[in-house]
Amino acid sequence: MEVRVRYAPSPTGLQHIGGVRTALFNYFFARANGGKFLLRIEDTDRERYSDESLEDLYSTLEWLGIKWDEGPIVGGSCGPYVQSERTELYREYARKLVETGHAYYCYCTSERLEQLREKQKVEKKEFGYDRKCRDLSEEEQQKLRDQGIRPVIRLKIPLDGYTEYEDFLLGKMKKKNTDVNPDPILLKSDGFPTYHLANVIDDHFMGITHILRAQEWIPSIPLHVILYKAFGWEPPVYCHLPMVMGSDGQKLSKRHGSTSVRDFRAKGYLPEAILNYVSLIGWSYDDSREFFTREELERLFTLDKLNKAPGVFDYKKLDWFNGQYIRKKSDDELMALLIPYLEKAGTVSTPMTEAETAVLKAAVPLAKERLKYLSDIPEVIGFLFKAPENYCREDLIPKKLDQTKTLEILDVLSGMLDKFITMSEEEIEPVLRDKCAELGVKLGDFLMVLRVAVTGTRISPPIVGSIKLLGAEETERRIKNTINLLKSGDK
RNA sequence: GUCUCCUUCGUCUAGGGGUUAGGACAACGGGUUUUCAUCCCGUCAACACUGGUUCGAUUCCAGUAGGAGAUGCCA
Repeated sequence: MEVRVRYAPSPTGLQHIGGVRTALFNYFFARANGGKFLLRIEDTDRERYSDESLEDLYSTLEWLGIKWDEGPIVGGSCGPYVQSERTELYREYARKLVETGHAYYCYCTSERLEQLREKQKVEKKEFGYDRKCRDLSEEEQQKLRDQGIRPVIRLKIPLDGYTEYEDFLLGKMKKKNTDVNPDPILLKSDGFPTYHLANVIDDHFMGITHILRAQEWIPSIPLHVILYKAFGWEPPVYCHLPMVMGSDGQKLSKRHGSTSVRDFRAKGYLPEAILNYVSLIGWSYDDSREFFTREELERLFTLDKLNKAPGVFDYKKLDWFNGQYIRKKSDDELMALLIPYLEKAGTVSTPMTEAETAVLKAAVPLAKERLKYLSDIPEVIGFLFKAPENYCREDLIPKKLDQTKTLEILDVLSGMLDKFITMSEEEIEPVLRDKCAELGVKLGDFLMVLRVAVTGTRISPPIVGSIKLLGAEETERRIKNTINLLKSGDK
């Protein structure tokens, strides 16, 4: 039997780490088994729906390189793949359930339900609907309809007995029907289905064979199984994925930091890093390997390496992966990725001039090892495009030296700038060491004076290489400027 | 309140009746270096607890504790 799985998000917010992890695992599982991966839009909550969320979903999946075999945009034989376009189907099947005695109309208002919950909370009684409308006669119903009340349709959960079900990860489970959510709503009064109804109907008609979703859905498995039975359908294989938590052990959310992929993307995380790291939450390959490309995961992913315990999302490890992937990029690839960040920061003009392009191209190898995020780039190489505005005396004058000595060093440097350009780094080093010996200063101090004069800070890419990019003329200007500022006593 | 799931270093995890309980991130220390970063080396660090089964349990079983999730006309 062909494996058919789906990712069925609700476009009510930005795609976040947890959702993407579910999408990824479904996608990998389909690929690894030569099956189909479907995308379905569960937009039955009209209150919370937003176009922005839907666009974010598409762009996130595209960015990660996840293509769906059937779904919106690409189509397929089980369409439409957007639930709001399938409402007639849900209504029809909800009615069928009423006709067969598996469901009933409920006329309780939201207000009554709210009061009921409130009361149950105070009295510390069991929560849930009290099944008031479960056995309403036709006359009673007609009366309520005459009052203009638009009913919902609720599923009849058996009042006794057990429901047995199985989860690939968790094994066989059995639940008393009295412990199942009493008579959940299937069709809302606005005519839209709830998750439970739409999900079961769509999974059935779309031929879904395996349901991989987060463990927060465990409590509704019996409910779904009861629904499948009511329809006379065979439920798919369930596999509930461990949840993704924040550092405090609670469900990952905004208060733990960025969780939307869009935020990570804006900050300069690479899709490879996100995909690789996220795949390792709740899944592992063996006892040592943890680098995987998307293509590799499409081959290697298996359900039996899933972990049952929830996993904490570790931002630091993600950062580490991102650094690793940045360093794996070719210079040209990295440069293309960096340009938008430089343009946005105003470090270069938009579009870049030829001169800027040339400088950047040469600067990428210098910056590569210093980037944690792509967005770090303006800070790392900004000085190549713009002279520093001021100098901090403390940074400029080495600890054991004074202003006079610093000025002397600057003077010596400005007299030998051509060597920085013409000689290779290997050639110039002994020359610099000789000069330091002459001056009686350490090479580190000597170059630190130069570094601060040229870049404005004590932290920068290798200074010799930087000067080669800057050119002797510009370097000279910056040194002269530093000398003047130092002499005038300004900071 | 009720129901359900989970439990190996701080974090992600490997392992599994007999192991020096392995790896990675982090942290800390050291080395390379021209600052930072990279890179390299090292150190610290875990089987929640209590019973049972067994010659032997971190591994199997039960209970306890702790954590999490669900309990919506949200998904």
